[in-house]
Amino acid sequence: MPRTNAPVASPATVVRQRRKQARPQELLDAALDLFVEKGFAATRAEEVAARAGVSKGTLYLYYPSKEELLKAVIRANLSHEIAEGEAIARHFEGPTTELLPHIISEWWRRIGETRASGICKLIVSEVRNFPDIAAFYYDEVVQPAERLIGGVVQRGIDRGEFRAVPVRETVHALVAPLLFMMLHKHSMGCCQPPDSRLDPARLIAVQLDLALHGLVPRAAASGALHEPPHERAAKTPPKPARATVRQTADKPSPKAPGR
Amino acid sequence: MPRTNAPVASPATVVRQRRKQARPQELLDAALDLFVEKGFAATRAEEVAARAGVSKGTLYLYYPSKEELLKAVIRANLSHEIAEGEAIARHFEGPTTELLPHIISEWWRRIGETRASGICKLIVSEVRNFPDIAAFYYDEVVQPAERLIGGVVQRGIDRGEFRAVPVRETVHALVAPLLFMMLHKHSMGCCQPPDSRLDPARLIAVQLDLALHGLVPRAAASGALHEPPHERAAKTPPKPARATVRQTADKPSPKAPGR
DNA sequence: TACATTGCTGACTCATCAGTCAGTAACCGC
DNA sequence: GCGGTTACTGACTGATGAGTCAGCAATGTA
Repeated sequence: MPRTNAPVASPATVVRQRRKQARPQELLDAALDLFVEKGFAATRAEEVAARAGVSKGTLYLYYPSKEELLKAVIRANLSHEIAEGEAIARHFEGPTTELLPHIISEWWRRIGETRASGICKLIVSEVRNFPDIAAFYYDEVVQPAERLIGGVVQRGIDRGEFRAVPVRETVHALVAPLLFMMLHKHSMGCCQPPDSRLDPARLIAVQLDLALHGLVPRAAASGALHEPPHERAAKTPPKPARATVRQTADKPSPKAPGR
Repeated sequence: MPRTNAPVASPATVVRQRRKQARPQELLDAALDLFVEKGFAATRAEEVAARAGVSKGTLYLYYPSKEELLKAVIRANLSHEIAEGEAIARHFEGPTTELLPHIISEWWRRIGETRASGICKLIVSEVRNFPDIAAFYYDEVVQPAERLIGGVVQRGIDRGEFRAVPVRETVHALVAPLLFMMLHKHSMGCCQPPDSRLDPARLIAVQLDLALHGLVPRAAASGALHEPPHERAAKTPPKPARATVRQTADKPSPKAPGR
């Protein structure tokens, strides 16, 4: 780490930096990581500060309390992604059987794979303790997301590409595996040996394949599914990826991860 | 607060009961509720004791530490349900398109609707802090459950009732909406007005409909789906639809055993 | 009734941690 | 350089909560 200028020769001299602009974001990032990892209550304010490279006092210069820090963390991660998703959906020209996989894989790429995915666990764990978080999260994230995916499903139905399924429930059936992956990634996933972990890409591919086969009207037959690039992975028989069906299911148990 | 040492007619005299047998379970129940509601770290040992109707000291007579209490809570809820599911699956004679909905709705009825569903949130929130919990939860719950559902999917494939989908990923796509509902019920669900809440029965019905349509080979056409009672619900138009899971699901909730 | 056993209590100890604030060092303008 | 301003520090305080234990009361036994 870059030392600024060591005026005195004290070996324990700490490098002090003054970077008012960057602090808030650094603190938010540190807080997000720790809150997701350990939970809000189990994370000490001093830890957050330390991870952000400052002292506890500094944290309190930027956020009046630990609870406000939590709210700021969540607010800061209320991604604008959804708005972008809306835009993508609005301007998309092709068939809905392509739009849906496109939206979903973008979601995974922009949220599922980033540190923002942790917010999901944070919300699940903490909403009940902070009811006002629930309100704005619902308004700012849940509803817009439902509207986005719901709009796509509706588009498919309107254009005769999908069966007339009930939209709201279908949205949840579509989205649940993604949320599940996001949660898994930050909970059980961390405790498993890498080789027995889920492969998100594969899971998403298979799930999309399944969902599209379930959505497209039987009458339309296989012609309707033009095999978009996104789902090629899991298209037909299971051979593509390393694991074949059988062994994936009943591996002889890699057995306990640690300790 | 009630004073004990007043052998006289103190009106606030507490009825002291000595019920060694019942204590452990009472404490586990109280702990489960509170840990699920507030999180492990945010729950005070004294609260658990109070909800179980005893003093803090008593709690520590039965469990050596708060952490051991947590482990006991989880261990006690490692349902034997999965073993029963295995039995059901083994003895089932009909088509897999009926077996799958049957297993899934039983799961919801026996776990999703009971207080055991909270374990799911507890695990998600706490595994990373207690790695040894991860190990036994994975061995005792995750793997058996995967094997159970995976077996059903494989059965469908073997009998030619399902397409040759990759089993492990399909299992996750099938199970994710259930887990999602279980989590939702104990997090965001608690913060929403009752009328905007998800209806688990409907969600499950729609999801099953979708999944079955996705699993059954196109060639087999609609003939293969003999419209089992289970999915009649969401068949076509979004109409009211109420699933078989119906009555089981939206009971007005007996509500917590009171504080 | 007297005594023994045992289930239970809650005031206490001690460690931990959120939040404070007097002080210090970095930077700026002169 | 020099004084003023600002970003930051970390020892301190007070509150909270995990875990203990001496004592008490319910029940059993004679």
